[in-house]
Amino acid sequence: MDRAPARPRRRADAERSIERIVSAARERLSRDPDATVDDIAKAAGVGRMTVYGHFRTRPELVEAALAGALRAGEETLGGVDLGGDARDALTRLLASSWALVAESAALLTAAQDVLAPGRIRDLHGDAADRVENLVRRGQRQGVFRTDLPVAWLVSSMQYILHGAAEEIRAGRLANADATRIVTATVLSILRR
Amino acid sequence: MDRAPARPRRRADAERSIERIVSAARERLSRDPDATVDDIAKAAGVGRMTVYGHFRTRPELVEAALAGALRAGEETLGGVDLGGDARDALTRLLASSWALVAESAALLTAAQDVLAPGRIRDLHGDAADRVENLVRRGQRQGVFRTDLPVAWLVSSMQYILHGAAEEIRAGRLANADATRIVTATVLSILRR
DNA sequence: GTTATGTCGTACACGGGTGTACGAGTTAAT
DNA sequence: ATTAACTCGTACACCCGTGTACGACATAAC
Repeated sequence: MDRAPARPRRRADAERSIERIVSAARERLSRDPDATVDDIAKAAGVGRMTVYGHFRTRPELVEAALAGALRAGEETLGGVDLGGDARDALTRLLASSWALVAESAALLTAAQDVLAPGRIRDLHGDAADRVENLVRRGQRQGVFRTDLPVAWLVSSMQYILHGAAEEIRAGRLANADATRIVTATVLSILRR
Repeated sequence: MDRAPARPRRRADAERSIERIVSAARERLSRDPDATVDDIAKAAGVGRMTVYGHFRTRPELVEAALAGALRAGEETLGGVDLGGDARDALTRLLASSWALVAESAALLTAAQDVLAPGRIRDLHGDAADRVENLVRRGQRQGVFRTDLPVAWLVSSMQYILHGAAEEIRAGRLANADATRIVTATVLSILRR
């Protein structure tokens, strides 16, 4: 966030390092929320001191990783057509992005340990809003249930996604089946 | 496990201490998987050294807490009538035990950090089997879906329960509504 | 080619949790 | 009432991750 326009002066190799570090942080923190700064540095093929050269503290690094994942998510979500039948829209949304959302969710729990609650809402807010709006539209169309709180419906989707990612990680679910299974499960929850 | 018949000799106050410690461990670890031995000791109204007097290491304490929770779970689950229509049976099962299962799930993730995988399966195995059998019976009765793997159906139930507990903890879900919401959600997932 | 910037190893101070050692005081068992 | 079991504070050694300091070397920028 402040890394783009903060100091206009930055060398090309520094740019490259930062990108590799943030990318490694996303990858590692998604698998282990307690991943060490040293772990991340190693995964990025970089010395620990280099990391501290760009991120003063570990929380700052975690925040950058979360921001990066959310920005990537925004791009993907932005390209999905959310019009038409809400069920179809949701199916399209899940097909193109469920894995990414699930990964971000894991990273998000990692962030919850070290970042202030308000900070997270700021970064994550509108991503969640988008889904919530889609659910509401489905309700207005009469295809989604209205007997449960919207907040719960959205949350339960999150938990299903998170769970599916976990099952894959543990080898109990094949990656090929995942999209179909996740979609079917989520639609079942929302169905009127 | 080895605490009952290990040394037949144990004083009444020691018995009391152990019970309070295990109980406190269940309570605290369900809220924070990284709870300190000292945290647990304080919650039990006992000195840290007393804890180490009964449990040599922290993992050993975690295991005792998990075992205690599962034993309590077995008692509750054992008292539920699982006959008749599988949907009704599942509703009864959830009504009487969802909170407990959800709590144990949180404790279970705490245990996953410190215990060997095999150790957990040993303790948790038949509790999961019971639910799985109920799901299979529902499929045979034609009231539960068969287009998704049974293992996934059971897992997704777990994740929903876990999520509901989380929502309550965060204050986003009222305890009074929880049973109804959880039941409705789970039945929606299983419905044919 | 000079200079500022970035890389990164070693070393260290610090904090926090774990597990051990000692020992004095307390309480149940008989 | 004597004994063995239990409680529990203080103190300490240990490990591990964080963040800082110093400094040598490499490399991009001009």
